[in-house]
Amino acid sequence: MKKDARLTRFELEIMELLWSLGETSVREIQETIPEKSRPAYTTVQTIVQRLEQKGAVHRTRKVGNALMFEAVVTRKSAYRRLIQEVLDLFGGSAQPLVAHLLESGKLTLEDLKELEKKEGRR
Amino acid sequence: MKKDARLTRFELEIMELLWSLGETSVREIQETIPEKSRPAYTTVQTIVQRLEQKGAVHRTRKVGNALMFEAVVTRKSAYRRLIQEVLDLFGGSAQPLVAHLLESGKLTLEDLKELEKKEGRR
DNA sequence: AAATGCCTACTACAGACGTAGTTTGCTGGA
DNA sequence: TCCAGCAAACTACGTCTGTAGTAGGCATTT
Repeated sequence: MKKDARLTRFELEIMELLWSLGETSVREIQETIPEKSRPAYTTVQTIVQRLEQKGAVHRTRKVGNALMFEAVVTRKSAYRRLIQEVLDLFGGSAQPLVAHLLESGKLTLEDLKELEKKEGRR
Repeated sequence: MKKDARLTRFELEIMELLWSLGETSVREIQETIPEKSRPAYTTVQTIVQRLEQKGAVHRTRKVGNALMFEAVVTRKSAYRRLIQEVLDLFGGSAQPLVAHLLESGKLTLEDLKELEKKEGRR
């Protein structure tokens, strides 16, 4: 029931699917994962259960004998938390992080221009 | 001996100190951590040992009965790895990440302009 | 030399994580 | 109505993390 608990890498991956699929079942989540890296059904089930305990997901209803789940936490808030943690490691400011992205080529000047334009429009 | 192993949150914090202090001892690292959150000496010691096993740090010499350590991995490469992981969660592209930073006010248009200027100069 | 103090090396341990097997129960079709 | 099949719930377990205690060694001070 902890609100806003820390989510692990794998839990975030499952959340990602929850966010894009909307209300869905464990089976569907599992089958949406590419075969190469698809874990056992029960593994996904366990993760969903843990997400439920953390309050990131909740049951909506039962379809046949399968439970349906839905994300409670929004993508945005989960990302906010994640980013904050990374920023803390970068001394609390986002500038060095972006500088790093530019330096390593993960981000181009064009990307920046584009983002700037969008941001200016907000 | 694993090269480029994943570092945990706490390990990264210790690395941060290693990077800024340069060659140093466990004692010094421990005492550099603010009292409020300062763990026991042996805790720091354990982390340094694990960092050693992961090949992120190595012993340089002995001063009195204390070992001196030094970072092997660079800050930049550790951050690169960290960022890559976050980017993977963001669909592999950095744009959404930066967009998120802008949206949440972690980054301003001025920051962008500044970064752009610097980047243009490289 | 004996005691004191600091450091290393070893050991411990609970809780989180990733991963999955087993048991039990519901459900739709034969 | 009875069973095959799927899902839920429970259980398991090795590894990783954060956290630290303890035993033993070396050096400095009496």
